[in-house]
Amino acid sequence: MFMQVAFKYEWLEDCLKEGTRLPVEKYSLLNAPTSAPASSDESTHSPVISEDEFHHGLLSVVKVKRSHETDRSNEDSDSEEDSHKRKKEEVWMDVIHRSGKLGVVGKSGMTSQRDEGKDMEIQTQSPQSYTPPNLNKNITAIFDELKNIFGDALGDDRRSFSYYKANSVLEKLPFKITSVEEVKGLPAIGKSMQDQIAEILKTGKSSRLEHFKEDEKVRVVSLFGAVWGIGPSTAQKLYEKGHKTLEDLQNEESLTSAQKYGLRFHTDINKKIPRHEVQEMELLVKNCAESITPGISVLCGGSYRRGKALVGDMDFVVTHPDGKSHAGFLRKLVYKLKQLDFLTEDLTVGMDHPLEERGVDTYFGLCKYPGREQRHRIDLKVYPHEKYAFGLIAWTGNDVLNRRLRLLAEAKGYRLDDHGLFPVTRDAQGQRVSERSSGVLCSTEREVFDKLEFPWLEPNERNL
DNA sequence: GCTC
DNA sequence: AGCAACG
DNA sequence: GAGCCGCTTGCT
Repeated sequence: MFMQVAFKYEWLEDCLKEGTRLPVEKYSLLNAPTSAPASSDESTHSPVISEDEFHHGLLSVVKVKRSHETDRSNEDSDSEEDSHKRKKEEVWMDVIHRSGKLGVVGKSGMTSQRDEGKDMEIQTQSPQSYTPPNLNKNITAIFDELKNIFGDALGDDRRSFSYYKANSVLEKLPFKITSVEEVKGLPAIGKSMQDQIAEILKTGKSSRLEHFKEDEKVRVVSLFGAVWGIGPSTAQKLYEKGHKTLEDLQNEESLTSAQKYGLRFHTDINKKIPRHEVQEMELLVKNCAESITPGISVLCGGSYRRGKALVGDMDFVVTHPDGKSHAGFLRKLVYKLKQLDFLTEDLTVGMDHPLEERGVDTYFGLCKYPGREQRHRIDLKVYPHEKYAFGLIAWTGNDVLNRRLRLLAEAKGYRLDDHGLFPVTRDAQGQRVSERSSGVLCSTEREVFDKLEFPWLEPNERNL
């Protein structure tokens, strides 16, 4: 039993090494929960989506709980190092424990009936049951701004990701940091982060961030870069053209149509969507899909599937078990969802892959909750059935897990992406080559995890 | 930025 | 080819 | 000091 605990701990720490954290938070919420959503016309029943994975949820929770208790009952050695290590261990076990609790949440969407009982705390879907308190907002808020500056304005993705990873560790700590000593040795917290944390603890702010904030260029470019479709390069060009505000950009002809939509609905898009509303829109999409092609499978992935109380956008992953009816389906679905006045604007579209190509049709756009004008980001992806498991993993995320799985795959001689796991060989030049035709067959997510020998994670445990 |  | 996006 | 996901995908 102890072995299991140790293993789980080491593995988690290993994970955190690579990176961590949940999607960026933008703090404005303006939800006026209103009328019930319209379900699509004829069919009011919810199509049954087979999701074997969900059955294992509760089991996992219990297992984690037991491990946690075992861990704590096991402390009787008392060297300083041991106690130090044990303290950290408890920290991470607590993290796991909480993920476990979140575990039930993910399934609540599937069994939306019960609103009371022992799972009440979870069933109510109060933000707190999904989102750990984050006792170190004083630090993570600053790091988050730096993350955005490095990402949106400076185009330094690597450095941006480092702040992202540091935050993911810090926001999960079960205590409020009072001294740098407490973060030394934590994954993703190196010398520079320690120094900055020390400064924040001492002065309440970061001189680096303050410096950035005084710089008009950084401020403006960062603002532009936050618009959907505008990256660091374009943002900088727009600044050099003399633009200073988002209003200035409205008469900028050079913007692509997607960027124009991103601009027009910028504030809309940045608002988080309450989980229960996503659930309602999921039903709408499912019903619509079923009315077009019975037997079609529609699942809302992303942070929704990972159990978050508030989500930034919606990611729908679609397939058909018969292996052929998915072809051409996306166009029909989009058409009908527009008729229903649900889908509103297109951002990028890649559809109509011919059946024999076994390609993935994608749609990125905007939609609105029935009866409201407020826009949301929505993605639709249609997979041929044999690629579905890979698509589901990729579009459930989170991004850190995806990268980690891909790195692991590479280490084991494979190449992983959202439509397969492919053995890698080397050509004469030693270049990596993989035959897309000879991918490893996996029909469930679990088979992919197993193939990579990566410990199984419930969707709600994937918020690394 | 962090890690090996 | 460069840019931007997705998890 | 090198590597950091994807022989991503779509758009211009």
